[in-house]
Amino acid sequence: MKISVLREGTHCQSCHDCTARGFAICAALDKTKLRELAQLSRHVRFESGATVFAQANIATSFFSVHAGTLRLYKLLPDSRRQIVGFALPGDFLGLPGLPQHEFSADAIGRVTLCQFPKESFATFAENRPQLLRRMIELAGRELARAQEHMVLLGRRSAEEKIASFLIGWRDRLSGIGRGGEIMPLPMKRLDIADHLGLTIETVSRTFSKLERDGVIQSLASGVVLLDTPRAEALSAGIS
Amino acid sequence: MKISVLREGTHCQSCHDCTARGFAICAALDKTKLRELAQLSRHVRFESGATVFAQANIATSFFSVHAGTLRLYKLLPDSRRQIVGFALPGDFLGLPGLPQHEFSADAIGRVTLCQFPKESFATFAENRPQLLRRMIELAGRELARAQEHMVLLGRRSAEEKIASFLIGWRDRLSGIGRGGEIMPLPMKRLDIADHLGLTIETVSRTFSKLERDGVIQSLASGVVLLDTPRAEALSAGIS
DNA sequence: CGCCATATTGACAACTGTCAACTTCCGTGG
DNA sequence: CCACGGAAGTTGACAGTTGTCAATATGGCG
Repeated sequence: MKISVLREGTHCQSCHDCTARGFAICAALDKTKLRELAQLSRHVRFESGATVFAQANIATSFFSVHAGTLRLYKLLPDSRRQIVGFALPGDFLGLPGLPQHEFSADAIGRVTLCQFPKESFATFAENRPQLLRRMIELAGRELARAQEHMVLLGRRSAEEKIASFLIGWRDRLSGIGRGGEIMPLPMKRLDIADHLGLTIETVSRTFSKLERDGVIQSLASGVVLLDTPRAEALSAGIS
Repeated sequence: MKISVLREGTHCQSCHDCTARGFAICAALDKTKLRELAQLSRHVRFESGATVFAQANIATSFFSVHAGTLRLYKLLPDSRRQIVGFALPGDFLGLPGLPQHEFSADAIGRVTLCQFPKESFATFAENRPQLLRRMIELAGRELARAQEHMVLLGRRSAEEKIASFLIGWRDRLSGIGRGGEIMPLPMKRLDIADHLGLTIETVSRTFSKLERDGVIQSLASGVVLLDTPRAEALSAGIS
């Protein structure tokens, strides 16, 4: 577990042309409030592998992902790991009401975040129903994703898990305007395994099987869905 | 899947001595607002096995559990089932922002709920930061539970799953003032299996093993934890 | 070119699932 | 009051998916 490498940044100057603006917490705000919120935040950057925060640490900041991918995970005492999700641009990290972080987060590749001191953010949000409603919306979406993932973890075969993961990843990428023929997978096999409740070997074997069956094509730069209907059927649990 | 049996109720008259008051959404409200909210709600009752709402149905109401237990679950097309959680008194069902129910809910034993029409509740909450913050708090707690459950589903053995479930259930019961030597388990073995990603046979065998090992005692009325430290160790993933 | 992390593949083991029989528990009704 | 019947739970034998261990291949980067 690498120590976090944090580059101090400046206050956000240019929220109005932020690439994550449309999906992020700040989508709820008008120009004036956006500028006020920007006063509270600063941009921080983490290099690949750096830990942004660790489970059970006191949470002193909230974050909004600006660019890059993070893995969010929980560890058991014997070092078994469950990745509870991957965070992408627009995702909000941290929940008011809970004093500690519920999971650890580290950067997969270079990541930039908007950092909000917890106290000042809470004060700012306290009497802004628009922002509070936006937080409820994001939390609700996150909860729905978590519940869908429970179905995957509890009730699906390895092949369905991989197909489901790929379809879900495709949908998330296209949701933030990053859709495309070839789909980058910034995380490693071990991350995928720890996300899907599998081992790295089973992940590898299953990718190989899907490729043999002509469902996907594995490239260094990512994965191509060759037989999307088949992948979607597996993902939905049909067959 | 039984058709829901709904008994029409009256507007809540007596929120001030509601047994779920302390844990529910309404804990955030003062006397005046509580009375206003009560005007929007009514009590409804469901008999054992009744479906309160079904996944993908348009959500027209929110609910706050007043008494009883519900199972919240998602189904795959081939009828595999994942129970994403059990709802107890104080739990809030439904999320503003999502048009449809994300899961189905049915009563385990008799259940009573406070029902809020979605529209009027949303309007009521819209400009009440106290209530909005309370919703964020409850959603956050739910999300934390979901993430903890992902660890269970993805990374734990059958024995750890059962121990973890029992410890978690004990804690939830004591959190609503229902702690006690013998711990009622209103749900059936099949429900537990579908919650933990196991089969009914594995659940049964694991209960038997825990009983043989002197960790628990199974009674018709519930379960007694005989060796709590051992159960907690299994639950934490130690050993 | 060579090293190290990552990924793939194979052989085998183990945990959990499947199928089936049997038991227990209750509520119903003769 | 006891007998019956169905639902729920338990247990056993066996199978299969996935995990474990180990060897090999690949790929990025100095």
